[in-house]
Amino acid sequence: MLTGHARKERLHNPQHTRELLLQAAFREVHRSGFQSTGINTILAATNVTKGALYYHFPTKEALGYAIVEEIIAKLVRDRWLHPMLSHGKKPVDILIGIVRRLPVQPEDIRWSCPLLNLAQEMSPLDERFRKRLERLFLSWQEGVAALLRKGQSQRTVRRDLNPDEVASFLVAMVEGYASLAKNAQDVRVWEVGIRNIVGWLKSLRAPRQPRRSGRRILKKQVVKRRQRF
Amino acid sequence: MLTGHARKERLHNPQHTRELLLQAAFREVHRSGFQSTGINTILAATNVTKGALYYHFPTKEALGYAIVEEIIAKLVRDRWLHPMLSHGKKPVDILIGIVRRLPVQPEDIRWSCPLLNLAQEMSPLDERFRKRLERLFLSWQEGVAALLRKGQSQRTVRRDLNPDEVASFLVAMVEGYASLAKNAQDVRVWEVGIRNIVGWLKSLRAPRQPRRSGRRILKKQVVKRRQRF
DNA sequence: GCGAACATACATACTGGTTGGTATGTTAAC
DNA sequence: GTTAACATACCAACCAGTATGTATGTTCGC
Repeated sequence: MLTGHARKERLHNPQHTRELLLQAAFREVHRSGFQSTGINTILAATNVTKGALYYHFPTKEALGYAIVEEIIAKLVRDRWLHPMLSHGKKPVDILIGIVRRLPVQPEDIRWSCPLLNLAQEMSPLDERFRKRLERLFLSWQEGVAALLRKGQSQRTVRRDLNPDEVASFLVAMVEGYASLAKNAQDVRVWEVGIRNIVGWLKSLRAPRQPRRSGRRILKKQVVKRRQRF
Repeated sequence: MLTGHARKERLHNPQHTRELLLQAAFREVHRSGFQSTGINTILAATNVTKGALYYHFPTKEALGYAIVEEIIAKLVRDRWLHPMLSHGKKPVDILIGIVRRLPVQPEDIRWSCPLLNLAQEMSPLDERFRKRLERLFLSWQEGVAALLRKGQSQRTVRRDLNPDEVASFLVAMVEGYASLAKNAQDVRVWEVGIRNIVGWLKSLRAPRQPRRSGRRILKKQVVKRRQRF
């Protein structure tokens, strides 16, 4: 009885085939870009035939969108959003931990960040691609911003900072260094970048709290919108 | 006698044809990427024939290399290296001026930085492309670093900074924000980025100089390698 | 339990269009 | 008249996509 759990031997295993295609397509698109990745390359990498691919994905674009919404979105969640939920730790320390744990293998540096790659290539060319990628960037930034706001309310993050702008600053830096390292094809460029990002993250911490004085300080005086660095 | 100055009416004007091809190729590559730009697109944009193109450039790659070495290199020089030579102004102010003068038109944001685009696409795929682009990135960073060193010797730039690392930090941020703005297709994202970069640049300035005391401070104590932000 | 009926999940062969590149012919300039 | 500077026609390889056929899995009547 081959119901319930999927048996490997099944010849028709649509979920498995679909996932196989998605992973291979992601791999190829990550390396060569979406436009330059041929359907046949994906088929050759999977031993799946064209009929099967076009059964699961109506067009090449649809396959691309699925890569963004399923695989890359998961990467953002796994690397950034989920680790941010770790309780008990201070926001800045959480961010430092995340940045330090980012992949540093030569392969990772070589092909750089999939989100960035696809966004660079497709954003000005295909609006539906752009929108999907934008959602991921925004969820990333909003996650960081929310974490910073939490830190501000806990008095562990400087309150003169604008969380949204700091968040996009962080994202810009991570992606910027990823680009430099990719061009240099040098892990050390990335490692120096990480060090500098971590150094900058440390500067976000609230200074040692002064003894609480009797009279309260007006919020307006504390929360300045223009941040220092 | 149509010697000396080139007459427009000349039918065979190789320099002009070559330049025409280069400019059109740059434009298309900037928009769609190198791999996805067809030779025929460039020909259609210039009313030049295939024979003429392959007379001037042996392969599509050679055309791409020429774009990097002639057009993009000139952009780096014009936007960064030359403005850095302005005498009399303090290094940090020069950098702020340059960053503030970077293009902000919707078209510029849409297609983003040509150097970054090509580097993102071609660095892991073609070593000769990568090398040429790397040279431009290094000249850019070295220019910034040299300017910072000058500022340090003039005591207008903090001496606890590592000029090379600050320079790559700046480049990473510029390119990172360019990517974010390109994905968002929003000039405001870029403008916020510029503001934050300028804010950060201001933090590089040496603090008000303390009254010179009698005994000299050892250089080793002043120049720390780990910078603050 | 069992097979007909049907739907899902592929496989194969092919198409029109495009790709970078080339072989060969022509014209302008000196 | 020689050669540099093109123009034209053509090529094999590849592209995304499709038409059509086939094997597998499921459902349902009985």
